[in-house]
Amino acid sequence: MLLTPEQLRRHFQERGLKFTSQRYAIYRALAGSTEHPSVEDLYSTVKASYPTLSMNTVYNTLESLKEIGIASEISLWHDKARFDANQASHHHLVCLRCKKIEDLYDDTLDRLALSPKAKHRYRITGHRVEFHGYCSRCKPKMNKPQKRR
Amino acid sequence: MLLTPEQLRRHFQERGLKFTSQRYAIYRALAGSTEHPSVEDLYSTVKASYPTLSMNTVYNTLESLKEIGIASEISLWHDKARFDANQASHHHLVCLRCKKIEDLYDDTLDRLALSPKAKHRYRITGHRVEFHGYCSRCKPKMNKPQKRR
DNA sequence: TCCTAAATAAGAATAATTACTATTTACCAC
DNA sequence: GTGGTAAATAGTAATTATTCTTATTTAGGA
Ligand SMILES: [Mn+2]
Ligand SMILES: [Mn+2]
Ligand SMILES: [Zn+2]
Ligand SMILES: [Zn+2]
Repeated sequence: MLLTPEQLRRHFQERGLKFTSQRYAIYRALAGSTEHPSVEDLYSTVKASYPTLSMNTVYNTLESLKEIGIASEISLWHDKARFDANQASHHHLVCLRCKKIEDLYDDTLDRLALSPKAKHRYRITGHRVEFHGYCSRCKPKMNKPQKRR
Repeated sequence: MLLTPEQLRRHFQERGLKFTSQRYAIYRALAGSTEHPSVEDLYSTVKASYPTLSMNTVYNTLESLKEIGIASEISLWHDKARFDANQASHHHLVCLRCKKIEDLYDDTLDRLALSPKAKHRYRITGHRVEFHGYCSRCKPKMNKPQKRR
């Protein structure tokens, strides 16, 4: 499961990215955890063996790992909070580029439930489904990232 | 759909909260939009009619509206980014209090798809399902909010 | 071994959110 | 209606997460 340094090096080099020991250490910290760590978590962990590590390197490495496709960001919405007064049961269709959010009504999605075996772990209060993609305006520019608003 | 001032006043007073004209204006701005606005969006909109409005009041009002149950925050994860190196298709079980994230494997969830009518609006690249609730440690303290880490 | 572009580290800048405090106001009791 | 009081507001400062800037170091190719 955990990639060896040489395997990871290959991934980086295929994308024209350089392979560094910091990058491997950060990868190892992320892949070795089931905690879905934050940047700060990874920084603290890796800092122990790389005392001069900077936050910037962690952010930078995570971007690269995402690009390569061996890590992902769970939190689509960490940039700013978004609110909704529509309390009807519904879900969302989200544009990854312009952050537009459209409502999505679908009974099947409303009725999803946890499998019985998983159910007793948590006291569930709800669920959400988000479909991600590119809206009609953004489809043509999928690869040109948009600046912050 | 849009609550009248008197209806909204009732909601506030049932919870022992005071009803103010700012609060109604913010509610109106939120409920009158389909854009899933950010705090900044609401601030700008309402500021036009309340030139002395402060951000604080917008945050404060949104908290109250959430408490009352007539608005919700779409973005669970806006506080800080969280990462995952597990690229196997899976979903998440999230504790609303301690922010713990557990993996959830479920074929049914993996296979969700948009209804054909919705499908052509977006170029869909994926979807996620998040179940929310309280983990076993947090169940007993559901009402005692946790301080930031 | 050398060159060069990319990565790193350190720190500054920005953006979103939260905290603090003086003033104002909603609402309750009279 | 008037007054008292706790809560809400406005204005500002502080904090936190993220992004940017720049000088220095280094990976990887020639
Ligand atoms: Mn919605
Ligand atoms: Mn996961
Ligand atoms: Zn878009
Ligand atoms: Zn918990």
